[in-house]
Amino acid sequence: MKPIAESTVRRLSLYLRFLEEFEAQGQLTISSGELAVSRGTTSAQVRKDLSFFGSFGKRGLGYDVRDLIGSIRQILGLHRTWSVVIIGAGKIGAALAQYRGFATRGFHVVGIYDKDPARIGTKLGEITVRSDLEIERDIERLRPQIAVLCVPGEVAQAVVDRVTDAGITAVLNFAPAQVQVPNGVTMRAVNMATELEILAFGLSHPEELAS
Amino acid sequence: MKPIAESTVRRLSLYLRFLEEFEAQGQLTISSGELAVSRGTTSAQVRKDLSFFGSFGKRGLGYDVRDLIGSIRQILGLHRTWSVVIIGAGKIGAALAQYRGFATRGFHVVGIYDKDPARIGTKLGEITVRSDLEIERDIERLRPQIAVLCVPGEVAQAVVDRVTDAGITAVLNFAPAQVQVPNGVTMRAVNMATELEILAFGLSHPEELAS
DNA sequence: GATAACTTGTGAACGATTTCACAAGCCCTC
DNA sequence: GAGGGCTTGTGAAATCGTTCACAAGTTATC
Repeated sequence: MKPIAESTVRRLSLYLRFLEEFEAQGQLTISSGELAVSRGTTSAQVRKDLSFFGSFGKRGLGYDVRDLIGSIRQILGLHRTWSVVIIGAGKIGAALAQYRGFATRGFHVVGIYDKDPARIGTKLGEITVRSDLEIERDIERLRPQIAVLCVPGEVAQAVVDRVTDAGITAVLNFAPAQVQVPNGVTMRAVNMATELEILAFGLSHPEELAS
Repeated sequence: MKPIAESTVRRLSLYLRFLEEFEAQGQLTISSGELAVSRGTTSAQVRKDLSFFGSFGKRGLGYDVRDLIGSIRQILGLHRTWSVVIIGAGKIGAALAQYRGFATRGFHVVGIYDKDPARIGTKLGEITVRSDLEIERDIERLRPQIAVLCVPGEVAQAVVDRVTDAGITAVLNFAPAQVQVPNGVTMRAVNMATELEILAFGLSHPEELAS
């Protein structure tokens, strides 16, 4: 299979969300055009995105909503559950630990860790904050695939080194720092300040930011 | 000026972060190559990104760190302050209201609003949660440029309509819903679940996600 | 002041992604 | 079962973003 662009994967995730809404409304079938307008793209884009993985529609008819939901979940790897550990139980870590959007998509938070004794032992929803000293033991025991980093920027690199050494192969980084990961580990970074700065650029340069 | 790609703006924001670190360490001058390695891109990319906005370096020497910081801040529109309102004082809204990364870059949170009477009146750092009924009046009075949406997906569209009607021209959407904005309003969305799903895709299809 | 060692700025080449455009397939009606 | 109206799947074309490669500018050294 040829490499798939990240932009394609991101759109598939959005299509899935819309399909679920359409399903909830009882719609049985949908065309690429309908899926496209709900998301500001074109019908050709929708069809091309799907075509990398097979053909899921019926010419003349469109796509069966339930089938396509199943197919996209399969493509994205959501037909199974993934285990997630959250490192850092500050404001953002705590918010993510209780975020329902994860559980409903098969991402199970199996542990949340902090260094601060005042936080250790507190309950966040279903789960109790544990000492950061237990990170390695728990990763080896529970074998989570994904670590979500919600620690201060200064310690981000050290924490990434620890979790990747312990066997984590995917990292979602909310810490405001650029970190390096070893080969074989995927990392994605979400930086709130950068998002605001892109907005500020758009406000400062009307008409000049490519949409 | 020709349209600037979002990827360019995003990199400028990252360059700025590194430059500030270099400045803190007392480094006076930097080459495009040094800036590139710290961020996993190439020196040509750095120079091209900057070239859209002018020439900031000296051939043979590189860039003056302080000057370049100033220039990038100017380009991004960070030479002034921006006023931000946060709508929704749940976990994520509360976390963002207290996030220091905003204030240090000139983004001032001038209001946070919620519908839930239990939250109205509580203090989050410096700022007190106000009733969502005051959103319109405050926007007209304080003239914030940016709204950050941290409300449940079901009400996201309604809230966006309210703030854009009141005069907001840029929206950062953390709500897990696709929303439409009128012409002339910029919107960016950050979706935690989508980020995890991209990671899951990578874990499910080793070697197939274009890096 | 000539030479060497660097580094920028940028047109041109390249590669990747999106859009176009149309043949092929499906359903419905007559 | 033939024809009309849709809609998919997909090569080809167009657009967009990144990388290459080199002329031109700067400093240091002799």
